This record gives sequence, C-alpha cells and structure tokens, in this order.
Amino acid sequence: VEDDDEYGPIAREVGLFLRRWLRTFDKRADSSGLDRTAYMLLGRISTDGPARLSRLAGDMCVDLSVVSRQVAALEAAGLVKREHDPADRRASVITTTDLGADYFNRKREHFRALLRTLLADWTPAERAEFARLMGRFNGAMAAHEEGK
Amino acid sequence: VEDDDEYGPIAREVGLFLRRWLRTFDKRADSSGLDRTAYMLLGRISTDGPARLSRLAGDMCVDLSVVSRQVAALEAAGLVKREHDPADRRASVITTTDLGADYFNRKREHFRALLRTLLADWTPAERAEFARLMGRFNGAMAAHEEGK
DNA sequence: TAAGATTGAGTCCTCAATCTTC
DNA sequence: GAAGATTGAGGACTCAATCTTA
Repeated sequence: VEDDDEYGPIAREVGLFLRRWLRTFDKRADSSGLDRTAYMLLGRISTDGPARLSRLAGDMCVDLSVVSRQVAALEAAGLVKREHDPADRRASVITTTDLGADYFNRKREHFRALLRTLLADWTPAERAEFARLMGRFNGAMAAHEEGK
Repeated sequence: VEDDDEYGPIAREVGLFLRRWLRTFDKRADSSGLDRTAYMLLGRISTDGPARLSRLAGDMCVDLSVVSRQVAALEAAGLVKREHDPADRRASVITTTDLGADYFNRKREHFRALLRTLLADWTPAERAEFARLMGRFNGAMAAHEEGK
C-alpha cells in the first residue's frame, strides 16, 4: 500500500482533470450551431487530410457510429463534403470545404487563446513536459488496448 | 503562429487522452451493476467523509442533477445511506455503508493495478511530475471558472 | 430572495443489430 | 465471411424548470 502515495494523486488529479476539462471546453453549441466534438473531428480532417470514416474513428479513438453521425452533421452544415471512393464502393472519403477550413481556423484561435491564458505562468519547459508525459500516457493506453 | 508549436501538441495530446481514458476506464457496469461514475462518487465519500449533495457536486465538478441521480443509484444498491440534516431540513448528508466501503476498496485495487501497469516504465520523478502538472492545470481551470 | 434538491428534455457516447459491398 | 457504414436502444451529462425550506 506504499505506492498508494504515488498513484493516488494521479488518479485523483486525472479524474478532476477530465470533469473540469469537459466543463471548460465542452460548452454547448455556439451561434454557429456546432459543438466540441464537431470541432475536433473537423480539426482532424483539416490537419491530417481527407480520410474515410473508419480511419477517422480509429484516429479519433471513438466508435464508428459516433463519426458517422458527426460527419452527417458537418455535411449538413456545409463544413465537409463526402466523395464516394471509386475504387471501393463501400467507402466514402471526407474532405473539408473552404467554409469548414475557415470555421476551424477561427475556432482554433479561440481554443488556443484560452489554453494560453490557462498556462500563462508555466515555463516553456513545463508545457513541453506536460505534452510529452501526456503523449507517453496515451501510448501506454493504446498499447494496453492492443494487447487486450 | 509561432507558439502553435507549443500549444498544438498539448491540444492534440489532451484531446486524445480524454477519449482514450474514457475508453480504457469507462467500461460498462460490471457484475456488481455499477459504473465508473458511481465508483468515483463513492471514492469521494469514502476518502473525504460524509457530505451533502451540493458539496459533493462542487467537489466532483459536476452538475447537482448528476449527483442527485448517482446518489439515488448508490442508495438503491445499499452502498451509501442518506441521513436528513436535523439542522437544515432542506439538506441530506450522505455516508458510505460498510458494504460501500468494501466495494470501493476492491474497485480501487483493480484501478490502481491498471494504473501501475500503464506507468510501469515511468520513473517515480515522472509520475510525480505528471500529477503535479495535472494539479496545476486543474487549479488554472478552477481559477478561470471562478473569474468568469 | 436564495439555497438544497429533484425531475424532464435534449445531446453525445457505447453497444448491438443490420445492410451493402469486398 | 469480413469490412465500411448506418441506425436504434440505453446510459450519462448539461440545462432549465420546479418544489421545498431557510
């Protein structure tokens, strides 16, 4: 029970982090009518390029059904367009429209501004270390999911 | 756009962290019939002692309506008991039962074991630094919420 | 009037079932 | 049969409305 001292704080802070993050960033749809999940999916498509839905689901680490509904919403809003893959008629390839790219860039600025405010008194080394440890944690969880 | 290099990875890793964490730990109810949220609320009551619902909601950083439903579920399962506050007839005070304490201790062991596996190749210094930075991030988000 | 608590409506996610195409 | 994708059911959370008591 000795290393409870080591893992206890991690468990507690992570739990709080999840709930606080969702409360801070997961605000209801803005005037544009789109929410956090739509923004994040649009970001994936904008930065990493077009992809089919199953690929997006894997990259975003969510269920395919979620991506299916999100893409339908983004498509209805005119932010992405869907093109049928001529080589595989089961699949669709999703691409951002110009409107979608503009929308994402505006949203990203608001997001980054909030992040800069929150981490204003951190040193660059701390910010880099936070991203690095977070990345290692993600890698460990991914490996655990594979190995299961 | 220069510090996109600094905040971009943070945004990306945190987004992935949230989704992966939920997939890894937010499994559907086990044989006991209770899920992650019930476990976390029970942990709060077990470790920090009895409290009324509004206090629990504040500590857990979720809406009061969520805690209200969670407490009702835990009470139905016999893991917590509710006592009316004699000094304030609006409020109830929630306490864990012996059954609830046992349940939480068993669950915590499973949780800690998974955490130990995931972070097995981290140094103690890295684990401590991760918890510390996470705590600072939480503090920054809490301050931002207050100041709004 | 404000605080403690409950309930109903709407949204996002997971899981399971289904359909189409490889 | 397996992979890409869609749809329906159920759970958890947010928000708003409501009720009771301080």
